[in-house]
Amino acid sequence: MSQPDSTTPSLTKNQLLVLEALRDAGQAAGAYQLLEVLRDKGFKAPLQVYRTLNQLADRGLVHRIESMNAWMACCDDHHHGTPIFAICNDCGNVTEYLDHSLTETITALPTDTGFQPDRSIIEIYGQCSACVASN
Amino acid sequence: MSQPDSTTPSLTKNQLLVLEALRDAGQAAGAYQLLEVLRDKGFKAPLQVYRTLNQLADRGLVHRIESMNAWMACCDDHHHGTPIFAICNDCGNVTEYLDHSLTETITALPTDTGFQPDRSIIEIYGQCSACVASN
DNA sequence: GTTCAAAATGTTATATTATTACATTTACTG
DNA sequence: CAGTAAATGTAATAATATAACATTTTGAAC
Repeated sequence: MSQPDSTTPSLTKNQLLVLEALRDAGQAAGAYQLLEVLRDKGFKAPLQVYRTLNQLADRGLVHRIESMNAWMACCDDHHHGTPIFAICNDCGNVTEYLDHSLTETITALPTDTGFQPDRSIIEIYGQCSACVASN
Repeated sequence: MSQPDSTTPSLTKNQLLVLEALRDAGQAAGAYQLLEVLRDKGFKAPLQVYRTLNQLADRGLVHRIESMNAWMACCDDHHHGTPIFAICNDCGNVTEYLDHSLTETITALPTDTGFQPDRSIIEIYGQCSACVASN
């Protein structure tokens, strides 16, 4: 119960709490939204959430969705490569994809200008299949 | 002088002012940063800037850089296709690129899952050539 | 050129998101 | 078990963005 689960060794108490809250949300969630949930667990201030989210993001366990000011649990603990997010205009649901070759194409793009890419952000807006179906 | 320039017909007074301020900035700029500049021209409230930026963005004359909460004048008035931004970690300079085929690859990506892409956001962080050169 | 509707504008207040600063505690390393 | 780095707690505040409502301007239809 208070045992760290096998997929996330050596996470701190706060890191486990935030990660669990985000996974429970099942979707992208804002920091203040997470704070509300985590008040039960003793969280009192935004910074506790922001700090922990950044720690988890550094480890690759959560991603920040820049265009939503929201955060999402990684689909696949600690993958490499740039995650690609598909975001539904209608229901707001976010789905994470991974595509190595695309990632490389993108990061290679400005290289001939002398720009040295490091990490990239790809967020695609549109309509998810469920919302297409229900028009 | 008060004549609208030939590349931007039918822009309103505020739209011209904001676009000019952003072009003068020569770089991505925040809304409050623009507000400071535009106080001389009679702007008094953030909403005046935000509204106008959104109008200009709808016309494709400016782009919002999501990961920076900043805005930039379009490199090439009113192009089509997804702009790609290269952002320097060191100096913060932003460069806009256009790449149609890449845009199509990206938007095609989640299609097989039933997701219908609409617009996408691509922002690449790294080191610009100038900053690479000066280490 | 008057009327109507849509778009743009002005202004105040407020909501939302994120960080600074500093004190304290916990966890890891030698 | 001492020393250091990382994590944590807490309060205050900064930075970004929008809601609500009144007014004015613009452009098309008559």
